Amino acid sequence: MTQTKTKTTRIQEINRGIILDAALEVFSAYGFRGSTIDQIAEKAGMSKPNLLYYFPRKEDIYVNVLEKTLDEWLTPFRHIDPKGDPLDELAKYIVAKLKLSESRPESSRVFANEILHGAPAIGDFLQSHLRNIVERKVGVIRTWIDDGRLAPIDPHHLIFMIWATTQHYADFKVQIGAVVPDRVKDENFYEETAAAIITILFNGIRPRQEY
Amino acid sequence: MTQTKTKTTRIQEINRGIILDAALEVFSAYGFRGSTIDQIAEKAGMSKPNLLYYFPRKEDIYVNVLEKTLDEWLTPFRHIDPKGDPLDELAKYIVAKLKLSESRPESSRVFANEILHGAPAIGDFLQSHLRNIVERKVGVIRTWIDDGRLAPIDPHHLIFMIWATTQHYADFKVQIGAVVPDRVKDENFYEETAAAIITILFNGIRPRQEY
DNA sequence: CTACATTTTGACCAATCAGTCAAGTTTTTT
DNA sequence: AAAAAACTTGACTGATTGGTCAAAATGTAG
Repeated sequence: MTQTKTKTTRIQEINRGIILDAALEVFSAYGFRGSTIDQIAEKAGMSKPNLLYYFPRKEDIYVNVLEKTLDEWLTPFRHIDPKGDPLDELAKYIVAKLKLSESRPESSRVFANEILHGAPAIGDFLQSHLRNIVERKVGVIRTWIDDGRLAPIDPHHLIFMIWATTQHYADFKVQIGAVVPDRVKDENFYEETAAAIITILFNGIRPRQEY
Repeated sequence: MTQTKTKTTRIQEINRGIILDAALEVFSAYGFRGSTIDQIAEKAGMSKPNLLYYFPRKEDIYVNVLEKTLDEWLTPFRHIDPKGDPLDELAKYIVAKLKLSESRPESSRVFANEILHGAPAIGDFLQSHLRNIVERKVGVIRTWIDDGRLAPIDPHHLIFMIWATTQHYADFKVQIGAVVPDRVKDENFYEETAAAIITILFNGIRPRQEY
């Protein structure tokens, strides 16, 4: 099967990849306005006009980075299985997101920065696709509650709480590092974090009288 | 008692205030690099050289905005009372922070943006003052746990969870607005949010068999 | 090997923007 | 009311930066 019209050459594929990797790092550190094409080009090991040959405008690079990021970031959410055990599924989701926060915090930061500044590039995506998938998962959670397999809580706020908490460990890494420097150095920090969050979220902080 | 050497005139006081208010809006919308002195000057209703008469460098404006913001944002945290009822105190804290998220989201966003980009301007503050006050509150929570008035959870992660969640409603407002547009329009949205979060945090999401 | 397409780059341009300066206006002090 | 201090601004400057362009280098197909 010959490629009908997609004339993406081998070199193009490689270089686009290199550029997007470099751009992710730069954008996550300095934001859109704070990053320069020169910085990205240098990190990608090519000249600025060459980079612009692949992505004609700065915004094109940014949008491409965001798209990759969004997909990566949403994957664990999509994987929440309606047929699984509620607490298991949510625990798995939390662990997966925290693992992402550890391995690819830049990705999360680019996304956070975009939202923080009003989502100028992905507002439409949020209102259509994201809203859609959230509603589906809210439905799943509602079913779980109706079946008595989850306490009767507000599904939207539960999702927001999990998002907020897991993102926090990627986006506010510097703050956490400043507040508990010893603990973050521990190589099990993220596992301990997952365990602590899951415990709080599942059981609450109200003391249990029984025992 | 005469002012010994602080020659802050009436006009200075007024104009500094106007500038910082304008700067908060601009910085929160576009970030440090994304904001221009012209923008701030225009919003403040004065010429750029005039603004620079009060704050000689762009960074001076930014640092001043951050300082005000930090203080405002930390006040409810300081008010957590060791002598109060644990659940009451934490509920009050959550409500206060959510109220701030509603009334002054710009403030939260400037802070979030600063952390996101590595806290170049307030790294020292985090490592000294913030770390300190957190350790004090961690001590309070530990005492509550030891006295059996709180479930045995990890105090640091509890604090992070509350921070993350409450900040989320200010910083990710756009995302929340996109996902649940109808609910945010409700004038009681923040009260409902506070109630939902407190319920989840206090009781957890594990279904209660008893009854 | 030849012709054609793709990739790469040095030199350049126009716009933006932080910050200066000198000259004016207003307010405060005496 | 006069002098001094504080405040305000139009016009400018130098540095940065997104993006262009034409020409050179490299890769590829026949």
